[in-house]
Amino acid sequence: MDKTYSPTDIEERIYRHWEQAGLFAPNGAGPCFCIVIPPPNVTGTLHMGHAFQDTIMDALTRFHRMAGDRTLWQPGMDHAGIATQMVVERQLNAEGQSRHELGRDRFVERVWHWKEQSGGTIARQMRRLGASVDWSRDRFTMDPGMSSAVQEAFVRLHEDGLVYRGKRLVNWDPVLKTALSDLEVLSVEEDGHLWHINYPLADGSGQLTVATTRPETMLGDTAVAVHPEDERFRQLIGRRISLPLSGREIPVIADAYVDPAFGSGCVKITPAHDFNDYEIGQRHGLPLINILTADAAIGDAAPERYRGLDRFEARKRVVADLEAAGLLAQIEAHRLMIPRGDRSGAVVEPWLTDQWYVRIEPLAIPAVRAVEEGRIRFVPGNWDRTYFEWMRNIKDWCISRQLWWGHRIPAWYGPDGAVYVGRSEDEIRARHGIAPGVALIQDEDELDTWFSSALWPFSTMGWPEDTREFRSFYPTSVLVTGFDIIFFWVARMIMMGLKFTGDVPFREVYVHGLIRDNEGQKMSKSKGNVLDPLDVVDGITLDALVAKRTSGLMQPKLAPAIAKATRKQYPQGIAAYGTDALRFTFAALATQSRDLRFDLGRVEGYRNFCNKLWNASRYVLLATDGDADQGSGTLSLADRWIRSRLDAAILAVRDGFSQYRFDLAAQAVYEFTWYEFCDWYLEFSKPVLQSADSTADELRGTRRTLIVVLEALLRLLHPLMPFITEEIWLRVGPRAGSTGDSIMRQPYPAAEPGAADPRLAAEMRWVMDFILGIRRIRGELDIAPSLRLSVLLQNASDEDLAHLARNAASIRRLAGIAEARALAAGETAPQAAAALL
RNA sequence: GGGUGCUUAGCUCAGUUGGUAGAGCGUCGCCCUUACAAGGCGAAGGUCGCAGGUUCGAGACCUGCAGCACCCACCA
Repeated sequence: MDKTYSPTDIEERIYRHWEQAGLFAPNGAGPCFCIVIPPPNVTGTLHMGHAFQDTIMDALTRFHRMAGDRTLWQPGMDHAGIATQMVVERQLNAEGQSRHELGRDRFVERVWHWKEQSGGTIARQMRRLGASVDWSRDRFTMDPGMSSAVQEAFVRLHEDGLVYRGKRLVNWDPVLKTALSDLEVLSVEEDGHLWHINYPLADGSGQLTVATTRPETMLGDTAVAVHPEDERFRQLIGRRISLPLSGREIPVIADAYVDPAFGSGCVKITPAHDFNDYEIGQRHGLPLINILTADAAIGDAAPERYRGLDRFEARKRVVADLEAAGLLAQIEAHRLMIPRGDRSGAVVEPWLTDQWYVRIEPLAIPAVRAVEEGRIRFVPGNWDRTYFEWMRNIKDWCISRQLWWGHRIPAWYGPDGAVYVGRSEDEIRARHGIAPGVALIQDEDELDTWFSSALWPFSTMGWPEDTREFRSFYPTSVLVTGFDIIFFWVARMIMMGLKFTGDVPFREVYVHGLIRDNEGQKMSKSKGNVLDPLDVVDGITLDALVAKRTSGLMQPKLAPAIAKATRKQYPQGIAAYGTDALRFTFAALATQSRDLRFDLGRVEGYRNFCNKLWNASRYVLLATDGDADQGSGTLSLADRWIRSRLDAAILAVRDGFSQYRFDLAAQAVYEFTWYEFCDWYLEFSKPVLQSADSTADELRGTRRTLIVVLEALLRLLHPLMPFITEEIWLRVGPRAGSTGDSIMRQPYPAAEPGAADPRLAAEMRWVMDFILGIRRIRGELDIAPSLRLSVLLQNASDEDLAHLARNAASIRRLAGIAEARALAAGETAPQAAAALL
């Protein structure tokens, strides 16, 4: 073995070996264990969060595979409708083209092309991270099989009355020009104004003042509402208003929704442009006047003067016109919640359109029950409250998107406007007896990406076909995911899984925290604090890192500040720490906390740990060179002690894995390796191996222990640090009597059943404390290590003397002393430094 | 407005049925002792956010308060 651990030399070679040997496929006859990967968006590259999540899934997968389970980690990627379409559209725009110029078919072709390229990058990253997924089962959400599963699900939901088409207010993104679900709209508090506007009564007998944050929508007002009990306005209920700027007459209505204490106590009602107003409009039978176009400009239903103006331009003109007319009573500064599209950042408009919806309540009820009854368990357990909270207030899910990239909605329209839902045009013609001459036109819209994601645990297994994979691996064992997509994904998988398979999609949901930078900030391109996991693995120069962080920014003016901060934080660039160090860092980071701060210092620390393991292994190999497997020999105190400590470590690590406490597992194995195996046991082995007085049996006992403990330790560590453990194991395994060409298929260590011997532990403790006492004296008095000390025991018990006698050689060596003896009775102690034992 | 977390060593965090406070990184000494200077040996450093309560005993359990963070929500 080389003197220094060098990860780049070994990792890629080992992964190739594993993959070529087919070691990632399910194997053996044990119980099935399965994880489906949360499919990353094809369009991107893996970020730290993915690498973290992949590390956890891979550790679980390797742990279960070694424990004898028939194990599948199902890989795949997501087409990510909006996100991917935006990326490709941006590429087109950079070339001076638009998708509309290109046309739908050629645009989709282009996206496929990009998908091939981008998907390859992700697969390479996963390999570099050591992910032991079964590549032969790789899936993409738009593969033919997956698409037909999506279609099947839609058709069946429709047949059961759980999918419907409806015209109602929907969240409309006027930049992307598509509908969005509630979840894709983020409300952000922003500065705005509250405009108080005088609305004159139609008969000229007075006026009412309304307060609004959106004056331009008054062009679509169809009523003014007051609270029914509000004495100030009671006599106005039922009177008519002459709506300024439009000249239409609208009624004053009474509705308990109105809060008399807010604003002016009078609310303008615009049913076509506000969700609350829509409800009020429904209650009072008010007309809907849609004054906006798809890109949120003023449309034909508004007075001519405003048509064609963007909504914010229109707002200015409306306010100016009101002011000119003397109708603007007051302008107040006002903080309000602005809804924005999570992808485009555009202010979302409530807009009246036809969309497809999933009737969600009938699906949510059994999904809530599955968690209540413990058929699905969240880890940590508290996340079920978040789940319940959302599921019990859930609203119908808008699933149609006005996009080009995705699963086309399997609905066709006849010339009479009739809607037919089916698996294909042929099926629909056959079922409904529609003649070939009658034109059927397929719905132009695509499905929400999350609709196909919701089917992922069973669509990847071949559903709706009854496949062997489905029968073996569904329900899957555990879902590993971040809390940010519990609503988007986890809840919907549970609902769809129960609906279509009659069973839960997974038995446990391990909800991990989110990786942030070392200051607790979310990693994002615009903050310039993004780290590519492979740059930590393979290293990167400072200049290359700066270039990476400052290129392709949405706001190029941020580049200098990002460059400066990067140069300050990583003056030397980033060293090549290797995958194992990165993975161990992720494991150690995986506490139950929501925010996990990533710090390169920790990676360095765990790279050092790899180096420690590497060098300890070199020592063991050297010390056991030529030692054949001929029985265990005679075990020393230290030999028996380290074997019992190994058992304790095995228990702790297994416990950590079974409770998804990867941090505790990592800590236990780290402490055992460094503090017990290396700091103590290897040192105890030296006097035995290097003494001329040791018997052959004693030598063998210690050599066997060295190799047996190291071999087990490698297996114990393997799920977290797959590469270095394989590299070393290939040398150590045979010497420990193992056959087999990979550590991956070796059994996971199990603790010996016998209970730890307390007398053994006590004697070892005594010996260690003795040594520590001498070392402390030496440290405090600055005594050179080369100076051999003499030690006198005062008030020593018979037991002390027995301990000393049995372990004199070890103590002499590790404490650096010449001799130790008890003071005779009546002998006075000379002037000396003292330590209490 | 509703919900969920967090507050322990300079920094980042563990602390699983309540039993004399731990780790990593950082800091300070000494040491190139043939596995390892990416190291060894030793040391310093905490009234566990605040105030009550339960208990023989509380970082942990209960109540209140303060600060921080996140999620959900229709006050125009």
